[in-house]
Amino acid sequence: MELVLYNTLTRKKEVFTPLRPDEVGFYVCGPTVYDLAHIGNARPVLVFDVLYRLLKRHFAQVTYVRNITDVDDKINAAAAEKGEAIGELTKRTTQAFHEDMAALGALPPDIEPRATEHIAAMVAMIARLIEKGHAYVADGHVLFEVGTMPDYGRLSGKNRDELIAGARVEIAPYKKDPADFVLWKPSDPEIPGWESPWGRGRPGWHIECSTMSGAYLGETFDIHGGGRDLVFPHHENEIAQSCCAHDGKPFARYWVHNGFLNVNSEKMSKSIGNVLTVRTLLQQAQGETVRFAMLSTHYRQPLNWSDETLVQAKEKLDRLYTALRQAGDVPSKDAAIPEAIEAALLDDLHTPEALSALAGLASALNKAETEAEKADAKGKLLAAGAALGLLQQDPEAWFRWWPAGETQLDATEIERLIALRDKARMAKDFKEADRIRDALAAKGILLEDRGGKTIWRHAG
RNA sequence: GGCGCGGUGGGAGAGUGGUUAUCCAGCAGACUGCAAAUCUGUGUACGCCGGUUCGAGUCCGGCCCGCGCCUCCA
Repeated sequence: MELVLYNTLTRKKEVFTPLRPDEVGFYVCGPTVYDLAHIGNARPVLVFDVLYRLLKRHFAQVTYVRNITDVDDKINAAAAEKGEAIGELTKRTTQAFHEDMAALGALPPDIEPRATEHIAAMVAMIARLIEKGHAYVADGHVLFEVGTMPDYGRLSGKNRDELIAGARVEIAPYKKDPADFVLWKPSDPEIPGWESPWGRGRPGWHIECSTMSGAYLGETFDIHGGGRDLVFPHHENEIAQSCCAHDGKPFARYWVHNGFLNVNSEKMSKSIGNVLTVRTLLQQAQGETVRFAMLSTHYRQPLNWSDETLVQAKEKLDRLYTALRQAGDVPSKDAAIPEAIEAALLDDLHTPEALSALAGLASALNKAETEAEKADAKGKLLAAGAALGLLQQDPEAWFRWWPAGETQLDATEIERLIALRDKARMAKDFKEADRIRDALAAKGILLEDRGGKTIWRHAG
């Protein structure tokens, strides 16, 4: 089976072949650590987590690099606003990011470089660009001269004239050409800065990714991922910097971009006030539910997050875990990832189709009659879930999860009431039995009488 | 203005020429003391108008609507 990916560079699906056989280098633009991660930050992390897991299954050596941007004017602004030291803010935010992504079941990348640890390499790359005539110093800034790169605009499908015509932002007077972008800018004493041949300053936005991807994956590498909105200018400029610094050698070979996420059909933004942080969602639902919801739309499609999104994801996972729970005492037989699931994922990460196949596997498990059939079906469902980073927890734990802030009912108390109800049922006192069941239901505890045994779950 | 994306049944969301997507919700049945869960069956769809074709949600053209990007937002 071949992996097919939609390559933004060519605007079509292409069979993925790594530069070196069995070895894949994979770079994803990570977060700027100035605030808690919101669900828009979570989408690329989860999409590329699925890709990472898939690559690991098909290639012997995969190197996944995802950076942490810890120098940025938004960070400076947030620190000033909160009266917090910049180092504290980035440390705290990075840690929160790690916790949140772990809660969503995302594997950590192999390498997580920080921009501030690579300043020297950035300075070296900028110096090289100046030396090769692709950058110039003006008014304390170093700017990349877009006109020196004939191919500029290929990724985003833009040409310089259009860029200038559409420019919304005032053009800095020191630029030779309005499309030129900053590689290095001067820092006032109160904000972070590093010594450089052009004075104390800080890097522009794009140079860090060019530097860090090059440092860990080489000048030319396989896959570069990120959100759609990064295509221009960020990724376009990364290409310009890297190609020009590396004498025209190709940069990333496959560009993979995830679509945007809207909240109630609107763009998520602070001014609308509809920014949903991962942390908030984790109060309402398990990380796995958020993950499932996120994967239920194809990664290139826009994902509309509404009040229904989590509810529906929960219902679907309930069904899957119900099937596993009912086969709880059946040992699962080790199985390969079912063909339908893997084929869907290999086809440009078609997670909705994979999720649909998951539902089919759950039905098969529900319908299995013999122990052998059940063990087989259970093994397949678990293997399929693992491929997507789902279904790995104990079904009992899944059904006993409580949202934050809700008063938990003690498990032994629930068991005690169930025993009382059983006693009443035995005595055919159904009125009392139903009273107990209704009382529990009012507290969110749903009972199921299965095969002479009563089990419970929290409606969540 | 330029470039690009999308409009599928009550809801979510697949499907790129002919065959049930799937799941939730609804309805009916089986099971159950009654439920729940599960199983079985079932209704509702392809923005609009043309065209190509034996046949189009699926290809082509036009139109309407929504959305994204166009210098630092994933």
